[in-house]
Amino acid sequence: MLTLTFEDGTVRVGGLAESDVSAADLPGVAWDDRGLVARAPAYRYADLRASLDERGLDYEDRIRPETNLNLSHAYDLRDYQRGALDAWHANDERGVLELPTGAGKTVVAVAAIAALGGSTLIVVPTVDLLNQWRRELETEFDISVGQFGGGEQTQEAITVSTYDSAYLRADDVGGDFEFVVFDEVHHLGGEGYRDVARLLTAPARLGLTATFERPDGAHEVIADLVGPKVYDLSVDDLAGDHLAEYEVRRIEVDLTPAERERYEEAQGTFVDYLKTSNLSFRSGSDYQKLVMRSGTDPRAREALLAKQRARRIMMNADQKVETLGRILDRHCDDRVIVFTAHTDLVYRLSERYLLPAITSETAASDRRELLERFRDGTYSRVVTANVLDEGVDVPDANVAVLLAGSGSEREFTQRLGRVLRPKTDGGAAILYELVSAETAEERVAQRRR
DNA sequence: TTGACTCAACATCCTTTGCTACAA
DNA sequence: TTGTAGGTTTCCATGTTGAGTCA
Repeated sequence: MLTLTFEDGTVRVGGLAESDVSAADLPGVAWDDRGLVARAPAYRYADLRASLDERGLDYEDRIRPETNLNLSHAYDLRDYQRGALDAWHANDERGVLELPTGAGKTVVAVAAIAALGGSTLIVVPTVDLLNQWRRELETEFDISVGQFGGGEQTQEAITVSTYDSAYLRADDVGGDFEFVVFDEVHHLGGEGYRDVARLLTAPARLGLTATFERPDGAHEVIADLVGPKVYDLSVDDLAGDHLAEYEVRRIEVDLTPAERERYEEAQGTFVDYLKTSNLSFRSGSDYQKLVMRSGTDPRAREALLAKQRARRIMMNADQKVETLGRILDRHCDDRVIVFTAHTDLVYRLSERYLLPAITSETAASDRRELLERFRDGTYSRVVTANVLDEGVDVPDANVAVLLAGSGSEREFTQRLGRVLRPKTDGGAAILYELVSAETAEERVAQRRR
């Protein structure tokens, strides 16, 4: 009789001889020469069981954690949340839900956890989210919730973990959970993080994100490890109903003559190099190629540095700073979040307009205090680079100003999401997008939309 | 317990021209 | 004939995070 045991992030298949492995043709199972035993990657556990059941083979499963937590929750699911949950159930409790920020992804996950009632691991990208999830689950289920990360290592039937800690602990505890929820599941596409999903046996898997597709195509890896996208709604599907109506106002600003001269010089250096270097240039991977070349070719390095100078000039243009002043005057009674791409501009704006600033350099305690004051209304404005894009509980605002950003659709969606919570007065949110005219930034802005 | 530090990991970084191999 | 996808194997800079270490 075969036995299935969890061992160091794999399923050990006892009772299968080396000579039988290829004939058996079991999902993911291969012979391990070092351990002299047949093994499958942990994430193939569900397939393996299904295959054994299908063939009527007798086996002893020593992995499956038997828990019946008998959980209930007080949420009344909205129609689309119910639809998302049903779609996930219909796909054998595997798959990704793509819902905009503020649509209540956590609510769906809590309902899924209650429905399955088994041991569950929730994986999140930041300690901030870890704390939020833990509070939410303890309140909703009235049980003690375990935590991996943020200086604590406690395991319970329901445990919340950071991606980093999950990676560090998965070898030990990867066989202990029936269900795993990946919050902000797009992170799972990262080379290191995807191992978290590989090292867990959990048959039931749920991914949550506002933007599933990745520019590097790694969402296909996620679909393999967690399941395909089974339900999606865009911001526009919910705007006016469950999210605020919104308007995007694009403002073009001109570079000053001095900025224009410096920009053209730097951009010219970059484009000239491309023309003479025989490099094709169509995608991000072509850019990678240039980066690699810059390690050995001084001209490539100079071209790359020139491109960065050009970016800095167009993203931090003087006219953007002036325009921001007029926007702040116009919205003196509103709650405004200002986003930039570089921290030095954050501090420049902070000094110029007396705006509270948050960057990665801001100490955690200062950040908490600042956001608390933004929440209680002491502050009505805040300026930041990328810190508040994701993984932080940011108080609601109704005006966002994008002074600069990358071409990432994800970044744009996350920043827009910061102003989309329904307003008490029913008013619309406004997102200002400042773009330097006749620069590469026009393309960047196009790409993120 | 806290704060300062280091380290590793992740994400973005993007132009308009040609070439080759291969599938429909 | 036409349309489209393709290979590299390490890493210029900046911003951000979590974990670990040490005082």
